[in-house]
Amino acid sequence: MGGPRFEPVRAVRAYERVVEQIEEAIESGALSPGERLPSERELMVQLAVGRSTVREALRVLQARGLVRSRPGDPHGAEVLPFSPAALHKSMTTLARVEQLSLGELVQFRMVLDSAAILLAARLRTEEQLAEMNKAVEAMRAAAGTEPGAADTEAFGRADVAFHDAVVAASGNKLIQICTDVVRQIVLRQISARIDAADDRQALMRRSIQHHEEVIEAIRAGDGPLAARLSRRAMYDYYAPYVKESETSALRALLE
Amino acid sequence: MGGPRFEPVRAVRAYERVVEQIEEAIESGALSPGERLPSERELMVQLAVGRSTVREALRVLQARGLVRSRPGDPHGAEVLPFSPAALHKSMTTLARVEQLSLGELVQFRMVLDSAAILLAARLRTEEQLAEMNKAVEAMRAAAGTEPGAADTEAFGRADVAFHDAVVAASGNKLIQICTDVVRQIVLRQISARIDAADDRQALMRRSIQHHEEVIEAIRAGDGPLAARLSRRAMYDYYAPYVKESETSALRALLE
DNA sequence: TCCGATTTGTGCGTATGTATA
DNA sequence: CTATACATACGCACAAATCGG
Repeated sequence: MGGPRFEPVRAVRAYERVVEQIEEAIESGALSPGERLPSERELMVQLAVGRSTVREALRVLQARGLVRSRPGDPHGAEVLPFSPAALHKSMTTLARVEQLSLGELVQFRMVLDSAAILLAARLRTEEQLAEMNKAVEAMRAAAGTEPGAADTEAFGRADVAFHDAVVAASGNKLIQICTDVVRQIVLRQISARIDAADDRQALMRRSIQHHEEVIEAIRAGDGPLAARLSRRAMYDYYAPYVKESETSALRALLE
Repeated sequence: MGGPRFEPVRAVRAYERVVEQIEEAIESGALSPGERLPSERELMVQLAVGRSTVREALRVLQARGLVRSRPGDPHGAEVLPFSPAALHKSMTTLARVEQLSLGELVQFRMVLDSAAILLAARLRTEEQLAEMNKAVEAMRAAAGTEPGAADTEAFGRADVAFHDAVVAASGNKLIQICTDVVRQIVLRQISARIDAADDRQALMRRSIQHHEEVIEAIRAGDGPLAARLSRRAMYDYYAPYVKESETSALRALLE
């Protein structure tokens, strides 16, 4: 015991070395978004590997969202600004193969969103508070006053804008990206059912009221209250779509 | 307005179609972990594409952690059980290119971990509570009684076991995976500094005491208290490594 | 134990369509 | 509009690795 612990030597493929080199260059900042990689033939020469090896490496980097290459582009592959697309992809895969339930996803959002709101109540600036108010204003406009005049799509966009303003105020980019990713996954699962609801406009009005209450708590600096309100609002909004057996786990977050 | 909405036709590459087909087969469950894909040459025939195309597709699937192929394996690529490796990879990339600070990462863990503990206090079984106790027992053993007899590695493993038991009791796999991924990223950033601390054993003792308090609160079913204690414990443990300017955002989570 | 069939890893040449100067 | 350079895709060849008999 305590002797040297040997690990099996994994045969590292040529294309992996290529991936590592380019990845390191990008993540270290030696290559910035917008800059171009050498052409495939040039890389082939510089790295002393075959064309297929270069191409397989570029595919992997493309799958990770780090570069993009287009046919005929004389400048070579383009280094992309970071996008959570790869994160989104792996979470979506996770949701499918691990059979993540809607309840788990909503629970995750309740946790992260309310945390963001708790932080936002402490750290927000006046400008950010104005952003939130503007978003709720847009929600009101989208919900309309005449029956049947609701613009579901605009309402959704305004809702996203509100949450973006909140997570921006929270100052935590990781929370921002994760809530965004999970929100999209949840919406993909139930957007059809939401669109089909015949009391959409009533749902919107309730949602707007909840948002107004949350904003008021944020304005007053009462983070715990704002967080509690937001969890309640999300529960009310999503619980109808969650399996009966899972709602108790959601309610556990409501105190 | 309201006319047919045309979308730009994205030139979809051959290898992408291949990726989509195989991905769909795996995520839908038509192919289960352990099963094999046809060999590259067989796929080439079935899909009516060249071998390079098949290979590029397999690389992408491999990068996403869905399959693994080894040279010479006569059975073709193996379908893998889900692993959060791809998620881990994209979060690590995120942390590097977006320059996620240690403060943000720790804050994220405080949020998710305390949520898991809040849920665990409500939902845990006696077996899971016993698991947690066992883990803390292992932490005590690793910390040792004699000065200088601490086994840092064993302590870390026991700590992980504790948190695994907690998130398992919370019943939310998404929280489990995310906390696990972020924990590894945080550790990678500061493990050297933790190892170098000359008061390691004292830190371990405090950590053990915190864990005992959390377990007691979980046993008593007081979720909010357990969550508060865990946030405090994590703050105490990691705050020394977080930049001065960021600790206030962390303290915002302590009430 | 060894050997041979099969497969993957890799390199290279070619044809084709495309984007840019 | 043309020329050039490029990515895409195909197919073959060879080496190395794996597995079954």
